[in-house]
Amino acid sequence: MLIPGNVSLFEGIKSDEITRLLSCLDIRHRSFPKGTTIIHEGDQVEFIGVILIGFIQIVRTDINGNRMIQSGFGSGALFAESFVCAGIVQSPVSVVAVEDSEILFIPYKKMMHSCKQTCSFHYQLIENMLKVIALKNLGLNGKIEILSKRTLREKILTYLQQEKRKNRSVSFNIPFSRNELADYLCVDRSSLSRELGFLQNEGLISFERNLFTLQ
Amino acid sequence: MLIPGNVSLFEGIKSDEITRLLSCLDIRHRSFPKGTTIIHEGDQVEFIGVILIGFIQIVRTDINGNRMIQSGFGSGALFAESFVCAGIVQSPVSVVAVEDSEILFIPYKKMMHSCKQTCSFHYQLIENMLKVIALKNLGLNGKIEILSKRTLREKILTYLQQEKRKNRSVSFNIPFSRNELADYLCVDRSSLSRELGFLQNEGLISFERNLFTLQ
DNA sequence: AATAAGACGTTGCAATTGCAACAACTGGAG
DNA sequence: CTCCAGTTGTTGCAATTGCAACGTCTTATT
Repeated sequence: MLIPGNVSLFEGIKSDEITRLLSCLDIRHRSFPKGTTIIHEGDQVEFIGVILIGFIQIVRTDINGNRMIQSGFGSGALFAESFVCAGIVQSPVSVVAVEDSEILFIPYKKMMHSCKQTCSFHYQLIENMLKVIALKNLGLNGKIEILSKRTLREKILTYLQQEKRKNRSVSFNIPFSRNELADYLCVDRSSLSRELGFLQNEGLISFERNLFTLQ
Repeated sequence: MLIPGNVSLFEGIKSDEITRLLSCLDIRHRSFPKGTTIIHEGDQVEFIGVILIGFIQIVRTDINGNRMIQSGFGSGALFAESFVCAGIVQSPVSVVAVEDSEILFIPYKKMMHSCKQTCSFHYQLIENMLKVIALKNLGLNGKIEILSKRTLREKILTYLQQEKRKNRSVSFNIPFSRNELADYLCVDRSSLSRELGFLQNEGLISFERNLFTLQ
């Protein structure tokens, strides 16, 4: 099994240490073919998932029975860490592999409690976990900042300002198609196109395809 | 200095252990009169704040210079933990005391690194920290679920369903005035009142003051 | 009791937005 | 090259929503 280099949970831990970590913490490895469910809503979950290869979606069923895609993650990302770390044993969401995926399962209790004296990198692991969750937190805050805006115009501008700040440049490529951007901003695609046009006409922004410029 | 019992960061740690913890981790204690700023935007921050007494607000200045209240926290809650744990040294927000407040400052590095062999409760502290951040995460996800809805009606129903689930009862009191609820849902107060009226006329919900019923 | 302040509901109106349908353009497969 | 599917922009229309203004009710204070 090969651990890709983009797993932020393992950042700062050397690859031979990771090997030791895997056995020390009783970390399991499983493959999931495209379309299979990794976690069912309501399952008792006591491990954190690490995506080595593939892509997964977090799916939630609301009261009316509508299935809603909450988010998606690819190689290097974690899932299930929020509710496992929060001490919620029954999963509030389902996790589905939308591509053939390779997943690592880290038992939460072992991660937090075992290996106290021996492994120095164990601290690193916990610190990384904290960092990953904190970063997700900040990301969620950013999204809430966008969705809090009452007009489409403000939503767009807030999003573009965030991207501008991230990219440290007045010009930047956005990682979304128009459809995806509309989904991300939770607005209608055609309304998004219309408002983008207005903004460009008024000279507030300019764009061509996915390259945006915001002074 | 008295540590209130509702600090979830100290849950499971006995009060005499907390006393040791305070000195062991070099935790500082300060008072802030109403109206004073605890953290200025851009400050270098390397500690996590614990609110013992009082109430604070997280304030952000957007690109247009508008001050926006991002959230507020009272006794027992943490602040600054997200960006400190994420490794972001410059605070992206200001923190203001809106009441006379007593604050504890926990140095992040000491919390994560010192005291390895001696204090058993040190692990508890880190685990609690993880739990607090993970819980905030889930809260943010819940809010995003609401704000993702495109119509006011769906926002209201999603919010009420969340409250219903939390309270495990079809009838429950909401912790907001109408004004506050409108702010929380990011909609206009009068539009909220109007839509609540429609929902009640259609028999989908019923309410009186802050007591709501949702079958 | 009188007054004031705040919370909540109501309503007319204008602006925004979602929805639907269609047109222009792009890129890839055959 | 042609066809086809997917992406993006455009526009008319209806519905939703924000905004502003006002009335009622409650509560606290003097």
